[in-house]
Amino acid sequence: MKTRITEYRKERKITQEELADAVNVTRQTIISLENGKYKASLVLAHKIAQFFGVTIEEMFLFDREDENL
Amino acid sequence: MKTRITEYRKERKITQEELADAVNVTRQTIISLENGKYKASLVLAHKIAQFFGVTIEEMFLFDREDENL
DNA sequence: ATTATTTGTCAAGTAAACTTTACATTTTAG
DNA sequence: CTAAAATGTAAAGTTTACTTGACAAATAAT
Repeated sequence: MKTRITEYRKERKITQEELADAVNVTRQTIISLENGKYKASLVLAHKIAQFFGVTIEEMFLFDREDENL
Repeated sequence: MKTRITEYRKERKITQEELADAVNVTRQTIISLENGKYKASLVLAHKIAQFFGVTIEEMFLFDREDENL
């Protein structure tokens, strides 16, 4: 699964810290999501998508590897 | 957060076990999701939505309480 | 009414999301 | 060039999604 978080974030010139604050998680969480260390929870995914005004499916790109959990 | 899993599942006359098999989790997981014991992961949410041919946002209804994680 | 199917509960365990703190590296600005 | 801001790394801890197994209750079918 890939995400467009970094892409959308830079487009809007928002720092990781600002995004973290906006969706109420730590900066570490954003870093880890952007660097593929782990996957967002459903609610966090929703909050990030909402923040950028897109759908979850538009922000998070699922692929064949996502057959597993 | 509410889900329409039960609703869509009954509409299609699919058992919890069949859905569980289809999205590759245990029956317990489906029961717990339907009964609000916990929230699906992003990938599971995607697989369930895909299975029913709808978007995540259509299957999982976020509300104000989802400000927290 | 009795059996089979479906749904639910309980509890203990594993895995992964998220936090916290502290520090190191990279990028941007003056 | 140098300082500040932004990004990254590491590690230990908490919480929660998900599993497994065994058994109980409700619904449907014969």
